[in-house]
Amino acid sequence: MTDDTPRQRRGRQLPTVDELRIWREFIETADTLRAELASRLQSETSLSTGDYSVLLALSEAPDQRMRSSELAAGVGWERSRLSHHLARMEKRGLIRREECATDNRGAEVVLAPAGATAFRGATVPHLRAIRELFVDALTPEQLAAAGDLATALRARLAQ
Amino acid sequence: MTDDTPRQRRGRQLPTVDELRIWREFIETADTLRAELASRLQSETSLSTGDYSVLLALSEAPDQRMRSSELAAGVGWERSRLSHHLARMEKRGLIRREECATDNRGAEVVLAPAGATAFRGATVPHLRAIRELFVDALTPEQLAAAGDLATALRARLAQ
DNA sequence: CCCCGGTGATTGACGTGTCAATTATTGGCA
DNA sequence: TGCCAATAATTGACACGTCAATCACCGGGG
Repeated sequence: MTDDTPRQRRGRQLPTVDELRIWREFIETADTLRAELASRLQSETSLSTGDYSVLLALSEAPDQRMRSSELAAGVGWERSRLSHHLARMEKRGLIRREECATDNRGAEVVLAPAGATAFRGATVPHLRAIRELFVDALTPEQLAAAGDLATALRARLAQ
Repeated sequence: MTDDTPRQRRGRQLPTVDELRIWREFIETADTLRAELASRLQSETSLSTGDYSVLLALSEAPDQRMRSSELAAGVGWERSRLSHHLARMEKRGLIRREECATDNRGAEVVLAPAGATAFRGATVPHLRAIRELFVDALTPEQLAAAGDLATALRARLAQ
């Protein structure tokens, strides 16, 4: 890493050239990685990573069913996004939506048989790809550093 | 980090629970970070990060103009994606498209005055946000580790 | 009891991304 | 010269994401 020039550092308001280079490499790499994972999942199983997240959450839920809001919280999405996604998944027969008995405003999302089957078939290939492209690409120290980075960045984002 | 159980490690085909947790934290954090940066840029300057990338590349090009293919390579996008994006940017008056004199198939993308103005106004807030949410959230060691991670992951992706 | 603010969820509009197909043109080669 | 595979770029269809608006229903204070 080269030294910062006085101009670059003045007031510490803007990143230096080196900092900016690391930022770009970091975010572009993370993006490429996600795109590659998504593309493999899609071509091997006809599921998107969004589908996978939803099916994972439903699979782990008691009775394979969840209130829409819980599901949104579980996968960390806005409700509107989930609603659109569920509409597409329902059209493909992966999930069903039912009225909620205890709250007439609410909806329950139920894992459909086709969804369960698709999820079972997707798990191993997907986890294998994560190992290949992420875990095995890093030394144990780098893997630990990745967790460390995530924690530090998340702390700042949460402020 | 807890020890791996024999089951989790057998054959080293699938990630362990700990590896998977780090993966999720890493990719979700990177995603949240990008979303936050995009959201700030959008609300402060009415530019998307895609707009910003295109305007940055054009600003640095001689005569503020580039062949469509060069531009695609410069920002690392597929040509189709660029084509769609340029159509939207042209509609907003940020860029213009002209025929290429030396190759009738080709198109030249030209930075329009409105695009130059928008880009000038966006640079400082955007770089400030990158410093705040990324650079300043990390120790120097963590920042170096981020660059290191990107290099290792990119090497695997390039295979 | 009724009103009304808050909540669960959906919808519509629009920007963004990918894939496959298409159009127009180029350049090399028989 | 004339053919044709490769190339530049666009297009259409569709999945995905966000924002703001909307609808229906809940529940508590007058």
